Amino acid sequence: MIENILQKSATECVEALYGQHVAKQMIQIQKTRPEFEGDLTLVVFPLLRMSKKAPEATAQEMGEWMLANVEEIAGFNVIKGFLNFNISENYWLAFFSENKGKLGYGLKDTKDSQPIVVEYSSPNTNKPLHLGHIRNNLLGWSVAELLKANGKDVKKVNLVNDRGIHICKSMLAWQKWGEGINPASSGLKGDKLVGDYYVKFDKEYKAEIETLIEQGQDRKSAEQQAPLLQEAKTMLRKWEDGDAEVRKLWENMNQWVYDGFDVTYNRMGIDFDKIYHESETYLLGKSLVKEGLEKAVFFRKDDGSVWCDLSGDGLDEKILLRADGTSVYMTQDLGTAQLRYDDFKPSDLVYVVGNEQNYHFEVLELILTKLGKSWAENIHHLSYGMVELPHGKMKSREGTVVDADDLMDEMYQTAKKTTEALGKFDDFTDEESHQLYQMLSLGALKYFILKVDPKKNMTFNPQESIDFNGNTGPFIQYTHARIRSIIRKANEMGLTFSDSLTYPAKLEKKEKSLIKLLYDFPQIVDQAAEAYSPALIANFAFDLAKEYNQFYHEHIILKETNTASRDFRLGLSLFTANTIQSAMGILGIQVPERM
RNA sequence: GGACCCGUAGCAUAAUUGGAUAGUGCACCUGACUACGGAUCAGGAGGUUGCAGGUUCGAGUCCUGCCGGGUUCACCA
Repeated sequence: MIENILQKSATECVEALYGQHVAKQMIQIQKTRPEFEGDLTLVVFPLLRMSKKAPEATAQEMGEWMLANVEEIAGFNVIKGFLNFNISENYWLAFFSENKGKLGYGLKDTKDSQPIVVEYSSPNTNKPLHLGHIRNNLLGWSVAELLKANGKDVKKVNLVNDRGIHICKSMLAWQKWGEGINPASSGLKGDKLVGDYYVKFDKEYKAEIETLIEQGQDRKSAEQQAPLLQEAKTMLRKWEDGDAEVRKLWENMNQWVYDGFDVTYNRMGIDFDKIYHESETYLLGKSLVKEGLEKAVFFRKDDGSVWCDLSGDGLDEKILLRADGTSVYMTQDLGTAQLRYDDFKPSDLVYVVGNEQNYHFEVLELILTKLGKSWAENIHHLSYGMVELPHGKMKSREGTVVDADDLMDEMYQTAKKTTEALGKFDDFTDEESHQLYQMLSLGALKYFILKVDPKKNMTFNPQESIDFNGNTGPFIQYTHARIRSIIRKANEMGLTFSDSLTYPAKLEKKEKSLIKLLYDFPQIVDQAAEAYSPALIANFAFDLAKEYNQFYHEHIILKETNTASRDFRLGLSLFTANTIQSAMGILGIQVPERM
């Protein structure tokens, strides 16, 4: 890599000129900003201590030495403390001819190493998926692909939260008011149906509370003692005791939800290597709690509940078992973490979970450490920001929750309308059109969400998300389709450019900047994987598409009379299209041949 | 109240992790197809990076204090 070459030779240069050894961190090589001449820049400010000269003089001296001693350097200029190098065209062309034909350019092969486990999605089986889940699913899936692209062995894992008081609530409501309704009889998607009864429970529960308050109870005890909640709690205890009737109902209703989720997952293109269910793992959590009690890491209160005292770590006490002996969220998560470690012996455990659970994961790591699990330090909470709507947060009570299925439907309709309005492909069959609309609508949605830094909260503006112009998925898909169109025409003309080894005498500006962008791709993959950030890949894909479109408008390709230039540009076009395809692939976005 | 996170143009977002004159898109205005796809491209306008200090050759980025917003500290998950 040219950056390494420059860094190494800069070190040698400092030794030769100033007789001093420099630490690697002091040699800062970065891309030259476009408004200046050059390809790469050495920042000399940190080296002034050694040269004991002014910035300009130091840069000038070093530039001369490096020009004389480094073959790849074709020239340099100095602006203040910035030493800008021109890299020889031969270097860029050598890179180009070596890599243009590689189909998986920028993607590393999987090495034999410990796997990385990525947990994401992790839905509750009491309500359908919404916009927040969409960000989680897209992010988790893409991060997993990103790590794979960076040569890691990755296991995608889903932990389905299929038991607990919240599940009992929808079960209870269905039992009371459902009158035997099911997805087949109602025509409702299973997850939607169950979600409706969860809402029903909440409504009836609230009504009970109000009644109790009118009868003179205070709010807090009313909330505790409302008969519906008591019934739900009873049901949860029965469930934990293995009551046959409750279990049967539970299995049925969960199956409805799974069938519904599968439809949504399939459409989104989301998949998993392994699915855990908390109903199968929560007991392991309980045994860990027992272990912690024996080790005196935890303690029991008079009412029988079990706690971990974290006040020594600046946190509060954390409950691990309720007084009635049932487990809580943390109990289960301790168990599933242990199980996952035992299953895979992973080098890293990545949890894709929203930032409202930062505290939870801090506590989880801490408790596991206290239990003597040294692998707890390999837990990474990929804490992503919330998705907000232009008017504020999503609130189910106010009906502002954006349903995942509905959103995809809307995007699909927009893709259809937009394509039909342009009227380009009346020759497509219905199936081809459907495929295209699906590709474009999902491309728009995925790109819109993934282009934002995962850590940051984002605003989801339905209007903008379905826009197909500017910094959007369809813009990049369009660029890809446009290139493929050119390649098709070249093939029809019988041009055999892909083997061509002749190059134009001098690179045009846009040709060179395209090559340099392509050159960056492997490093971007590296950085993005390091940061768990598909956003960096998305930004790269956009930059590349934009750069190509500029190149395309400035230079003719197929009708170029200089055949060396023509073939070179065709090769560059194909290389670009393949790289766009790879980058978008990491985001889970397919790119069409025509659109 | 304690802990943590976030404030960049009307809106949405970048910034090579401390580097040069803070980029890009949407919206707004002006232009470009009898050359390969106009879902494109070129140009214009829009900024005291919440405020005030500090650290240094250099701060959107690090430190301190304010202002504004959010999350969390549940026998919810």
